[in-house]
Amino acid sequence: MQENLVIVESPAKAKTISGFLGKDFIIKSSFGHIRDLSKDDLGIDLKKKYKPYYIVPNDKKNVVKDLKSAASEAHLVWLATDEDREGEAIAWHLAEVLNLPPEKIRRIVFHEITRDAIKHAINHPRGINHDLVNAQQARRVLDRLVGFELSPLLWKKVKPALSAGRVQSVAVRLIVEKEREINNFSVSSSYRITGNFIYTAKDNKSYIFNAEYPVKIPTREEAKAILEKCRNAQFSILDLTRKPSKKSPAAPFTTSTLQQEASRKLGFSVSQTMTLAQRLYEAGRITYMRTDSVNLSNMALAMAKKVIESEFGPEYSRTRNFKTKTKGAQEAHEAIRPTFIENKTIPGNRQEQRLYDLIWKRTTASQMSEAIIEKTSIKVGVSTLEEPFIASGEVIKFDGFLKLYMESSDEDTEEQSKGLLPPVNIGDQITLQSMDATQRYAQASPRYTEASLVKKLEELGIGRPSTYAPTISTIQNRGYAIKEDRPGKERDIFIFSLESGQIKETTKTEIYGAEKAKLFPTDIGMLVNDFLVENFNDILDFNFTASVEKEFDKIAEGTMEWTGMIDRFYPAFHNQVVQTTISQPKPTGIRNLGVEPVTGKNVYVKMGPFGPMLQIGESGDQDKPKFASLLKHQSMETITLEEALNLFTLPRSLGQFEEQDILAGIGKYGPYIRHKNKFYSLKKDNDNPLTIKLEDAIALIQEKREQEKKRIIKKFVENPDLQILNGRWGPYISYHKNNYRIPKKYNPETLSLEQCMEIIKYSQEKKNNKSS
DNA sequence: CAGTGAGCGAGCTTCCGCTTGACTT
Repeated sequence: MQENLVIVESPAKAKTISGFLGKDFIIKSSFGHIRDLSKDDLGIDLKKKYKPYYIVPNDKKNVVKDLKSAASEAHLVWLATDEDREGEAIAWHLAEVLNLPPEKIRRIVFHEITRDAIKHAINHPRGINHDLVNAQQARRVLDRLVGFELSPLLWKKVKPALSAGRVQSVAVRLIVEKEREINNFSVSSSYRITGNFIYTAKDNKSYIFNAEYPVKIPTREEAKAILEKCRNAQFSILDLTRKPSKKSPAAPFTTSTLQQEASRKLGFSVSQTMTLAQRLYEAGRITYMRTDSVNLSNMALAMAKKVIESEFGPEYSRTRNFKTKTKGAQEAHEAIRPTFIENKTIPGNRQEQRLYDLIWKRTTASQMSEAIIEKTSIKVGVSTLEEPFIASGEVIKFDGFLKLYMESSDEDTEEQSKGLLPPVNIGDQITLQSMDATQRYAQASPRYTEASLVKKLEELGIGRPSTYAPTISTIQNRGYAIKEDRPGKERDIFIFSLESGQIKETTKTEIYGAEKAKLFPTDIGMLVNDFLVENFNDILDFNFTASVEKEFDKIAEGTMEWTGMIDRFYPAFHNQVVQTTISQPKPTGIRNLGVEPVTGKNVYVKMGPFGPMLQIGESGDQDKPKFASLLKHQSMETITLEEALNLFTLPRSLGQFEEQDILAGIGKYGPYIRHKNKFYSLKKDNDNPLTIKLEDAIALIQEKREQEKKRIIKKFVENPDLQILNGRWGPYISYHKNNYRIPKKYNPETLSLEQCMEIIKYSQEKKNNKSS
């Protein structure tokens, strides 16, 4: 009989711990939660004080079976799940499902996977904290009630398979409101004036430095006037200040900050980062990657100190303990750090190595001394102006952690590298080399990237480390938001330059508003958001989660009863769902764009049954209204009357090719061109049926014909149903409308009919084995 | 495959948080 069974949540953790405990302990993993509310119905009995109905999901049946048999053979079962709400609930579910009597249970917790922490935990067992379990049940039941009542309402009012929830709906709201903020941003411009000055020192060495006029000049005329005034002015050093300053390293990574930095520095998507981190974790390279804690174990601190001292010298080491500032953090784990900080690099693929390097640098830098910086500022007086120009310089006196790592920022500020300023003295005369007044446009706030949205959600206390990546995927899968690049637009900027006493005016074009991998709301996303905000303002409120979290805390402390908390929320919420179902019409987002000049009829944009659409004329009228679809990048919110009327010119003829018309239009499957009754999809971003030229359309047709030729690799006279074709993912066999992949060992050009049949037979057998 | 622009209608969709693989497309 095995003396002790220890159950943890993660198999990788189980593996590590088994090295720390003796032969008397067998370690197993629960793979997270083992039970959940039934999926086929609400899973909550509303008549019995919200009694949850839990079931073991199919993919957990084997885990439970295995744990059951291990538990029955053990003398004691140590429930070592995480020390947070969810972990406590998993421990309780385990006790219930495994049918463990209280005297057979030991509940233990540890925040770090070190020998000492685990030994200490074993020596300090406790019982299951039922208050904490109840807080989790309240959280689970509330989320189920909200999600399973709001989603069906959307199926009824908007379209099937949509969803809503406490977390995802707020995430969508953030994206929608950001988009509107940008759309409503009024572009203003001003002039920034900078001068290059020449200072000649006593030894005749001369230096050039740049200084900026501290006032933004609103108009061209005023900007030019200032340059005029500087044309014959005298320049001198009015003031010189040196200020010491310090920079401190950022805290070690949490899930959220890792996702942000990997996005900014390495260009990884949130899910890509998590997949790579998972692999590093399973390989024992890093600590657990789903954490909200910035804490490092004492062992890690000691390791870091040793590495820093030998690598950079003792003056670079400074041991630090970081405190989390995150709302609702549960800190069941350590920060994300290398398991062994002495491993500066690890084996693995390029991506894994890059992520590891980032984690290694961030962790190590967090334990290094601060950088000491001297900031210098020079005021350049102008005899004809009241305000002096200002030059600022920065000199690093001691680099400290900057030797290794600097956190990047979301704003694309064009911080020019500030260097050393010349050794000037107050009163020195200097001369002007050149001066520019450059037009600058105010920037709208940047759209969210996946990672900056995670950051915002974390600030609001919404979502957990384990759900950031899935939430980001969900809102995209539901079609509420789309991640994409958008090309920028050009605009002119005016520049006045003063050089050798002459003022010249030039115009430059700059690109603005280009977006890369940013989140844009879709029309459906905006429509659903407005509908939810209007009817369920309390749940869509950015503080909803924070306020229910306060109540969960009270439940966890034992000062509030969980079903009572739910009962103060649910009846009113349910009533609101019922009222909305009855009294609210289907939202269409309809907007009148103006009138069609010819007929005088109204032009509308609205959400139709098959997506956003345009309509000329009224729905009830005798002569039916005309309809048209929107193009991919047009949105209901920003489309203009002119753009709308343009779309009614489709389908249009581009001209003739091989004595037949080529038509361009928008169909059920998006924009297309049509020739001799064959359709060719317009897939590229810059393909537009309104603007495409005849020669581009012909090129497209010929390209497609070329592809068609290459499509068929081989046909068999004996069996015309079977073909070897070239597809998007390489060669495959097509047979009776089914496709079969060709194993790599075969050459598709020389396959015989018999071999094809073998491949088909083999792959069908494989499929059958799997489904049984 | 490339109309459509509702309201007879089968049956389905959905939440958030814990965890890993098994999966094509």
